[in-house]
Amino acid sequence: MDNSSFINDMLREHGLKKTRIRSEMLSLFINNNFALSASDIILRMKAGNDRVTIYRALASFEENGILHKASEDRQGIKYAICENQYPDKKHSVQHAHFRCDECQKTFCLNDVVLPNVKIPNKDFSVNRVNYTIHGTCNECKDMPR
Amino acid sequence: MDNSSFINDMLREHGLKKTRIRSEMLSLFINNNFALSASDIILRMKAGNDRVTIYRALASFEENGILHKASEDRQGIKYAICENQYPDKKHSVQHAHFRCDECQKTFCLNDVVLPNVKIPNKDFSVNRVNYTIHGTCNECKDMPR
DNA sequence: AATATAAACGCAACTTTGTTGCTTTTAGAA
DNA sequence: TTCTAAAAGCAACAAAGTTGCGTTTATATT
Repeated sequence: MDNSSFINDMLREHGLKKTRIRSEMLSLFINNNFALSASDIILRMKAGNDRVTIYRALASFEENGILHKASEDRQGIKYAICENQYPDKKHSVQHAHFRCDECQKTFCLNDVVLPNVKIPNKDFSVNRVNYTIHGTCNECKDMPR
Repeated sequence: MDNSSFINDMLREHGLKKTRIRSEMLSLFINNNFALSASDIILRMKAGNDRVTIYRALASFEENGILHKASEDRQGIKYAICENQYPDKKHSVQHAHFRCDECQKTFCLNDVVLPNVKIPNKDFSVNRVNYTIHGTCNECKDMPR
């Protein structure tokens, strides 16, 4: 589907320039319900785009609150679009993520409220919480291994 | 302090050979209350040890249940010693971790019970949970930035 | 429409983390 | 003492990400 006007707004809103690469990147995030790494993006875009450009765009999108880090491991950092980008959805600042161990996809569980956990607060001051649930997603569950 | 007999037992128990490198590695884990990556280990051991040897030892220790992955990100995989190594402590299979954003150290919160969260189980089947609390550790809190 | 400029792009080079294949050394059992 | 699997060492490679620097371009302003 065509989200071009939506994407244009999103870029303009943050004072970012509308370029082919950045528009294509954002439409990837909009059209997928799972998080994407730089390599995921390169894989899905037509070839010939410099990796550096993708990395810098991701950094810029994160700084501007368009994307957030959904998962981070040795395979790379996966980003997802922030829910507050959609005018009709509230932003879940701290939400859980689900990571499928089969396909390595990471999904945002925007509706899952993060439980508050007591930790020895004389030793640590808490900043944020990363709650990632690992398992198998529905698609892989039905797949012959 | 000297843990050599403890370390010897630990290695023998798993049918692993007692070598200089592996003993030194284990004593690092015992004498630090935070998780260590391959690079952390190399930094703390006297130079001249092959990185590959460290990586393979870490893998072997994890397979044998001596170490577990405490955190994993772009900076590397950090391992911590499993609590059930100590005869007088029970093993907390699923425990939370604390990661200091200043010094990048990861601590095992063995006493923090993992909160159980409801997720749409028609979409996902849960396997395990990663609960990592980010913030500032006590040491860095008192440090002038 | 022309122009100025900051943002974005592209290229080369580099770093860090980790892996694989293969050979040599060695701990510890027989 | 001998034997052997485990551990160590070396070379080469790969993936993810970063930095510096010069070029191009979107867009605001004239």
